[in-house]
Amino acid sequence: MRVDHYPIGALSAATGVKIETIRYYEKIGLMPSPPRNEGRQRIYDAGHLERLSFIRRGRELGFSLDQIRELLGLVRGHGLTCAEVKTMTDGHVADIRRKVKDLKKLERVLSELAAQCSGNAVPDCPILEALSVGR
Amino acid sequence: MRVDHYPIGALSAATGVKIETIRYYEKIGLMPSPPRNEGRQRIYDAGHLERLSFIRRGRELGFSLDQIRELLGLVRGHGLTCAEVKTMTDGHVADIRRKVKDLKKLERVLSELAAQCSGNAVPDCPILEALSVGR
DNA sequence: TATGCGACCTGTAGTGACTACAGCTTCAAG
DNA sequence: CTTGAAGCTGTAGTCACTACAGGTCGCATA
Repeated sequence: MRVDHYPIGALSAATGVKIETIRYYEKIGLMPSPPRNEGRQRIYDAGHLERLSFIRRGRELGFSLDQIRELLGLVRGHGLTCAEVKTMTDGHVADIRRKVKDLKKLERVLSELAAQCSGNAVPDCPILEALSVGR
Repeated sequence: MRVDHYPIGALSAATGVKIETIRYYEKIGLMPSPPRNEGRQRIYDAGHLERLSFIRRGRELGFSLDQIRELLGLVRGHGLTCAEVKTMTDGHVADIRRKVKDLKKLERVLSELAAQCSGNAVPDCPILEALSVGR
């Protein structure tokens, strides 16, 4: 048997989610409003801890809060969970691949420009020229 | 000799930057307030076109508006342009590399999870389990 | 018991880089 | 002269927080 009721600071420490962020999640309805003690301070239990950990790990995997809301609905809900979750994940992976591709292209362009850069005080800078000239 | 004065819509079409965005750039001081005609509408010239194109290409290369502000200062300014620009660019490339690394890691984790996913209606979903189970 | 201090509270505003909208005025073509 | 497109201002919304001001509460120590 655990004590299983902690204030917001303990929940924050246990999950690594900042206090303000926890209150923000409550405000936008992602976390339920917990009961309060006599002094109107929030008291959380293990269920809250679990849910908040889920949210945090989802964020670490790059899901948006809306996607996490959806995932939470699937967990608690009743439905074709695995198929739906797979669809969401596949879309998410496709997003990530697109981003990586764009960023690598960017990196290539910038590296090439920087390589042409003499690093001395001459005002002819290939990077600024690339930004300023045509197209 | 060019006509060299166009309203905001023409500037928008010429640069590919949306009208609202141009006004936003003016509000935050990134673009100068252009002269107005009798009817209080903005009239731009080739200088504005050039500056806005610079901003746009900078954004395409992933610079923040603050970084672009700095770059614009260097262009007009007087200083060790090439060296400073190279430093900024190198830092920017390092940022991009970090992002790419993180995203690829994410992609790998998600792909592995999705691969374990049967896609059928069974409620045991490896992705949800990965999110729900401890660390 | 007093007091002090850290933890907690609410509410608001700021971040970055826009986007959207309401409700006007102005311009240009027919 | 009318109509419709283009322009205007100002405000609010987006996303996911973060920061701050100005209070209240809980607990340990003197």
